[in-house]
Amino acid sequence: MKLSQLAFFCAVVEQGTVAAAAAQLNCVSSNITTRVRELEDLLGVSLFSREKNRLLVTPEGRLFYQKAKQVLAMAQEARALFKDDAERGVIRVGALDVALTNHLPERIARYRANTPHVELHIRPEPSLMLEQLLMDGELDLILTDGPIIHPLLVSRLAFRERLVLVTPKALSAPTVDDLSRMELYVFGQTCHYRRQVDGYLETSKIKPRSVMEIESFSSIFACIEAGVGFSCLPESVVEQAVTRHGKIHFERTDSLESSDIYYVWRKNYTSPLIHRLIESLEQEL
Amino acid sequence: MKLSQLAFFCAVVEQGTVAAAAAQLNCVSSNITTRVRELEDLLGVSLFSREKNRLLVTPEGRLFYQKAKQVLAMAQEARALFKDDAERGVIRVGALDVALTNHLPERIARYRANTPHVELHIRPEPSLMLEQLLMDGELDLILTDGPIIHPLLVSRLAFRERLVLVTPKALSAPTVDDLSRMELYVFGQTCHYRRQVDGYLETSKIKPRSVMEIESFSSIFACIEAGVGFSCLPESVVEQAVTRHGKIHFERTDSLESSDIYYVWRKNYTSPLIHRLIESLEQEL
DNA sequence: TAAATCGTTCATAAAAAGAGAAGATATTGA
DNA sequence: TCAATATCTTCTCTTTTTATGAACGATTTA
Repeated sequence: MKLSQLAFFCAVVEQGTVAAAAAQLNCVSSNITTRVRELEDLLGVSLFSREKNRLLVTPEGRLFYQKAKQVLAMAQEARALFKDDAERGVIRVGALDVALTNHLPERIARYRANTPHVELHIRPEPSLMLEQLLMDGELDLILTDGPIIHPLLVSRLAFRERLVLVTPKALSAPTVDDLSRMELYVFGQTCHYRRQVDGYLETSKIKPRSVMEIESFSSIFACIEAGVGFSCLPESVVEQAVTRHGKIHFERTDSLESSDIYYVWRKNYTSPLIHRLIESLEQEL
Repeated sequence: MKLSQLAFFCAVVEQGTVAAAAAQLNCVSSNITTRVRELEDLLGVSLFSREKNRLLVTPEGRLFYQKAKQVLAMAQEARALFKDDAERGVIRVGALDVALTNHLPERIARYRANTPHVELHIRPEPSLMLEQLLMDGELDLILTDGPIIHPLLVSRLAFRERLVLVTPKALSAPTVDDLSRMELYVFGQTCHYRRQVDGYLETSKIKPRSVMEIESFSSIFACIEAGVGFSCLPESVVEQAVTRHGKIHFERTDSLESSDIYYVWRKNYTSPLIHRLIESLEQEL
């Protein structure tokens, strides 16, 4: 079945005659006769009743006309999707939880307000998964710790971020021995921060009593407040948390490298939507 | 824009590669490449980002995919409309008010119950209009007084019907003089019955004091009950009405010819739906 | 009655779709 | 590392589809 067949058929129904339809569609009437016949053969029903030298729509034809018009209208919508200069598309963004929680919400809201016809699909993932999904083409843009050096990818600094040491307030200047007597709370096994924390522990010769994996920032803070554990967390998260959790203390440590968040996307990506999205996200609030 | 282009595009999106899409659609991959390119040129956007030897859907392509799938699904619905053996169509029926009111309702309900996929459009019209609409192809079937003798039309008796003289009960055996002192109520100007009534008045030498046109049976009955007027109405209507209006009286009159209702439709109508509809309506309740 | 209109058929021309080979690049496997 | 395989694309050529225009029969209009 072809859209042109449907258009021919609808024109005949609307105009009443083949000749008028031919005039409307700038073609010859024999063409219309043939195409409508094809359509009837395809469907197995008579769409018109031929009587003398005129066409009368059959009940079947009337029903088919309703559907045909819907199909044509929807095809027209598809055809016209990109005719105006509005940005339209579906962008898939992946981001580290810390980026999603602390840096992105207001910026995404602003982008959505300025670009209402672009659908954003946003999913939180650990950094290894993000890179994998970006390479597979499942994601258009990721916000992850970087930069990622790869011939196909581009990285650009998004947000400065570093891990800080978070301890109970009662223990304002913890020594290595203090920390070694405590529990360590880490976010997730596949999270990139884990590697940095491990490096820090090794450098500082801290051997925590035990390691607990907790996939929730607020749970980690609650545990630290309880007084028997510590953690290494992104500074932006901690800054927000100290207002709600009074009994925690944090400090920067040189042994914990900076761990900035980068935009990463494909180098040879033709669509301009990605770049506009990045430009929008980069603007100060 | 062609449905085949949309199908090619969607196959590539779903399969991920041109080669896989070609295998699915039983064609050669160069063909797909070309058709997708055409589509991109037509829309003015890149649907895929070409990187190395693979295709990645762009944000625009993702959006277009959603629409394209809808178009294809709806086209498929249209294609499959008549694939089963259920009767489907839109039948337009016109009928005299008397037929619609007294004879048709239960039969139409029964037909609808047996044939749920046939849409019925039913409109009441006076007989001249009915014939006109049937000839114009605006109606598939009419129920009107007949038979209509016409080379293109077929008539078949539907319901026996005749006009009866309806008078106030107080005047059980009205004379010509009685009636000539009264008002006459007639249904509508364009109604076929009007001619019969005029013929009756002339034959019987009745000259009513005045003629009122009232387009409502129940209003006519109310006026007759008031005692100063009479009317000539279809027997089936009157029979129903006497139960509700006690103060009216009716009698058959030879001067009022029978006025039966006929099915009338086009002789050369190929669609079987009309005939099935008539068969259904003809069955006894 | 003559002229115009209508839908259809047919032969033919134009356009589109498809096939298949060849090329450039990238991935896989030995 | 190097050949083998797989990717998409470009090109030419063939087939298929679509459109044209004239002719025809039938009907309607003037």
